[in-house]
Amino acid sequence: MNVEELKELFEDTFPFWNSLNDIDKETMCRTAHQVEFKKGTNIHDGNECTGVILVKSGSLRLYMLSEDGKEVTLYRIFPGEMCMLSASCVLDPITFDVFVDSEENSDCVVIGGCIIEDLIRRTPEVKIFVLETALSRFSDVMWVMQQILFMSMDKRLAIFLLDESVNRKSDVISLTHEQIAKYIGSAREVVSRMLKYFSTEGIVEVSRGGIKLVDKKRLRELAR
Amino acid sequence: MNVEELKELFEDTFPFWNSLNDIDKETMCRTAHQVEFKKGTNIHDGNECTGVILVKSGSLRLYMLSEDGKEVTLYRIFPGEMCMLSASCVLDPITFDVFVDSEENSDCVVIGGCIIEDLIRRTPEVKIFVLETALSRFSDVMWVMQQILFMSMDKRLAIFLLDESVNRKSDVISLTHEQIAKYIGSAREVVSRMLKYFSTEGIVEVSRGGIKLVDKKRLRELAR
DNA sequence: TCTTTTTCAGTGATTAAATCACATTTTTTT
DNA sequence: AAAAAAATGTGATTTAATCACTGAAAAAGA
Repeated sequence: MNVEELKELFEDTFPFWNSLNDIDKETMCRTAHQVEFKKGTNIHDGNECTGVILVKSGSLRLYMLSEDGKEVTLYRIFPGEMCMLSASCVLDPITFDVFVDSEENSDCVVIGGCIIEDLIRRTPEVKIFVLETALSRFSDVMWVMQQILFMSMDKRLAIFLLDESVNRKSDVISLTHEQIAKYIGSAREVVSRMLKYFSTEGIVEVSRGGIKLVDKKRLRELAR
Repeated sequence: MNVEELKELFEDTFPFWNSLNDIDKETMCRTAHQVEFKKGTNIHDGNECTGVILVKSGSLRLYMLSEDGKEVTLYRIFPGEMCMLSASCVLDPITFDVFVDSEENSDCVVIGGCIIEDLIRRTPEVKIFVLETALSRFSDVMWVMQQILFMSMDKRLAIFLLDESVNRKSDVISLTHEQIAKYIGSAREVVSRMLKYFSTEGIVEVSRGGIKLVDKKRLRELAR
């Protein structure tokens, strides 16, 4: 991908693009680098300052990790969106660490922390954009919290399956119970048992590595 | 409190104050109004646009509320700090609702949503300040989530008691079990039983409406 | 002052979910 | 085909939340 293509991409993605001077535009294009993250790899672990990650294709999963290895997914990042928390080192108000994995083979553009830091300091429009983008994820996290704190397992699983079916535009969810557990912040056994219950009720059909949604109406009732 | 005093307060509180023109300064002082919120009253419930609340004395508690009345405290706001989420209606990236109660008789200054909205639109410095203030609470919420998701009850309670003791500069915590449960996102019975266990271990002394921290060393070990 | 009411705390029983400790079954790799 | 790895099944246990009460203490009213 050449500089022209990058420029076009940034133009489409960053509302502040036109408030940058030519030198900054040039710097961004020159220093931004493209990476293809392989499925399942970790691309940010809270230690290093990875910078802003723009997703072109694939998807990223942002999650919390406990000392004993428990994961809770906070939100996911889809094409056209970007990950700001991987640049939390340049965001003073953010004092927590998150982890980011690539869910699939994902084409991304990474803009290093230093460039962003410099731009933030000098250009209010950039600062506003970065803050707004980060803040909008606060809302996603609150939704996750609402689910974990206030909803029963069957409801959470039903919501997840329906969401996932919309996302994938398919009634077949190709995920393992383990993966689902990580998404909804539960344990594998709990998901397995609940899926088994769903299947005895004829709501889904379970097979190794996949769940087929059979009775979406019932599922929607559970999700209400 | 007259306009001069308000001006001084704002000067101390808002880093953007000097980037406002005289008309805006005047408008803020004129439209901001002072309120004393009585202990225990609800001052924001997610429906109306209360606006930005600046705490002069006392403290506010910001929490989530489930349909069936369960509360989980997200964070608290102390003198000199301010509540931005009560102005979420003017913050596009915030799409969730929170509730705010006054924990004590609290002297506050309320700046209505409309004024803030207007200032945000016209003055980048204000927008940056509002976004940064809101975002910094994201970090607080993540800490709460970490506790609820990854820590056992004894650890959470120990952390809370120690924090509270630092906050109040006292080894006696004058709170009911019910209140503590709301702070740490648990149930009264659970707190009662855990406190009873702590007291059999000689870590605390419980009496109606109060807990005395006896063995803070043990408590710190539990909190680790 | 003496009720009456309200608030706060104690406690057993039950349920939900997480955790532990394995057993099976597929799939993949060698 | 055998071995290894990944995915799932399942009973037992533990933790925490919830339910359904009881009793004690404090506050309010008569």
